[in-house]
This record gives sequence, C-alpha cells and structure tokens, in this order.
Amino acid sequence: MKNFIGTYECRIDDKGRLKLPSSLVKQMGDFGGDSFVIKRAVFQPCLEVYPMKGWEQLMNKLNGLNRFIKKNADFIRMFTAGVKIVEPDNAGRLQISKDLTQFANLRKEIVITSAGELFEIWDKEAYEKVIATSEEEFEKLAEEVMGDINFEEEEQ
Amino acid sequence: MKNFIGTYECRIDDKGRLKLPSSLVKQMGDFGGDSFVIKRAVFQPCLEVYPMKGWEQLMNKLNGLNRFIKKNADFIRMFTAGVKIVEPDNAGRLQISKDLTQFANLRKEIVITSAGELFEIWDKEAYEKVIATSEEEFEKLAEEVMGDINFEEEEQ
DNA sequence: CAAAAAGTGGGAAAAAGTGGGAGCTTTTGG
DNA sequence: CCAAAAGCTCCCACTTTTTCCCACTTTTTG
Repeated sequence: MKNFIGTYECRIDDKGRLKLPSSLVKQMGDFGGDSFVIKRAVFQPCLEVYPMKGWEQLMNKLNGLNRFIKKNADFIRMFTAGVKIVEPDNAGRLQISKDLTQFANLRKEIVITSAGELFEIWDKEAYEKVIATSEEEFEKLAEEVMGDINFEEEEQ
Repeated sequence: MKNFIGTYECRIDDKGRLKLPSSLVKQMGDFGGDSFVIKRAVFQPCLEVYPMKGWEQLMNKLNGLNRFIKKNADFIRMFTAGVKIVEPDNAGRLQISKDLTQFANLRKEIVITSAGELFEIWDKEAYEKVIATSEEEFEKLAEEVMGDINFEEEEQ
C-alpha cells in the first residue's frame, strides 16, 4: 500500500474550496481513481481523507464486527457519521462542506498532514497547538508508543 | 546503513536555496536516489534531512501502529510534523520551504551537522549557542548515554 | 599559474495558486 | 406547490511562485 508523505500549508477560498498542494495531488494520482472519502476524525477536531480503496478496506474490517452487539453497532454508526465522497476539481481543489468546515473549525489557513494511507486537514492554529507539546510529554509518548519496536532488524 | 560524516558551514541565498557542501553531496550520492525528506526536529529549532530509503523504513514501522489508539495517532502526527520531500538541483542546492525556514529560524549563515543516517540544518548562531551551553552537560550526558554500551562486539 | 571544481546569482519558462462568473441543483419558507 | 435564495460545479482567465538552466566569480589543486 502506498503512503502519503508530507505536511503542507494551504488555504481555503471564500467559496469553501481547499486548494491541495500540487505535490499531494500528484501523490493522490498514485492511489488510482479520483474519489476520496472525507470524514470527521475520531480523536481530534480535524478531518480525515481516505483514498476510496483504503476506505473500502477499512469498512470491510468494520463490517466484520457483529452488529448484534450494541457497542459495535453504536461504534459503526458514530464512526461513519458525516462521511462524504469528494473529488478534486481540475484545479486540484476539494470542496469542503459546511458542516465539516465547522466541525474542524477551519478558517483560512490550513495545514494538511499526511502519514500513511490517509491525510488530515487542520486549521493551522489548532494544528500548531497540538504539535507544540512539551518535551517531556513527547518523550513519554515516544517511549510508550515506540518502546517495544525493535530497530535492529536485518537490512534488506 | 551508511552514515553521514562531518560538520559544515554554508549559506542560503536570497531565493531560499541552501548550497550543500560538495563533500556532503558526494556522500548523499551513496544513499541511492536523489530524494530526501526534510522535517522539523522535535526537540530543537533545527531541521533534519533523511535519505528517502531510511525514511521509508522508519515510516513502515510507524504505519504498523494502530491508529484507533489515540496515543499512536498523536505520536505519528507529532513525529511527522513539517515533513517535505526535497531533492538537490544540479548545482547541489536544496530549496528550503518558507515555513521550515521560519521554524528553524534560518538566516544567511548555516551549519550542517551530521548525525548518523540523517543530518541536521541549523542557523549558525543558534547552533553555536546550543553547543556552548551544552558543553558542561556533555560529560554527564556522555556517561548516561554511552556508559553501558559494550564496545567489544564483533565487526561485520 | 592554469585548469578544474565549487559556489553564486539571476532571468525566463512553466507550474501552481487564486478568483470569479454562469448555469444547474437543492433547500427553505410562505 | 411555487418562488426565492443559497449552494455547488464546471469553466475560464489572471497573478504569483517555483523550477530549470545558464553564466559568472571564487577557491582549490596539481
């Protein structure tokens, strides 16, 4: 599976169109198809954009959950709330609907950050705030998250 | 994995292009491919440059993390803050984007210092300052970090 | 000292980014 | 159920930025 690389600064015009950085547009081409799924993120006030193929894989996993268990049904409903299909226009812009704009508190200045099979859309101010955690906090986080990963594996 | 060696002084021109010392350019050639990843360092106001291959290996590890755990998502976002893809032009210069220049406070005089599989880009003034202040702590740090390492392992 | 390599600077073409209008669709309110 | 308003799409045209290339100066090397 290909991955997106990079964080970019960009802006939304008065019509609510988000100009994607051309580098990202190029990368999107590699995913096959112009269609993407945009939705509210679960943990943060930002939006997530999935290439359609990746989204379908994710949904397949969710569909494996037993819906007769209430928690599962509730989760699926909430997870897929506010999902929309979008495709960039021929100038490489995404139309962001009003409710999503509002959810993520998007104003003019936007940050797009990509890591892996999806990318996130942030209001710049909110993004900088989330990134600017203290050193100790990040160290703790890094240890917790990465502490078990073995870096000394074989080279290829 | 090959390593970068050396500390260099160089400068940025009016267009924001960083001329890499030719010695470094030669070393970069050994990493295969012209593409590099440049990003904000987490703890210091400087930039880090990774050869693409090394970066991809690192990201493969991160992409194995489960994003439905908030800590993981947060860590990935922080770690990949300010990532951009760059490649040197045929005069051996790197175009440094505006936001990164601003983040690292880069002016005219630059110091490049290599640290293993990546190298760091510093504003000269900031670099001198960090080196000066950390000299006293260096002894202590050296013991803490390197004290337990066994130097008598086998060569490969 | 001459020749080659390294470092600088700038201009022109191409690409990226921005803005807005016209027409169609959907929503809203009476 | 109709009319007005708002929203969305698709285009086209203009401005700004970036990229690529070439040429010149400075430094190094034999």
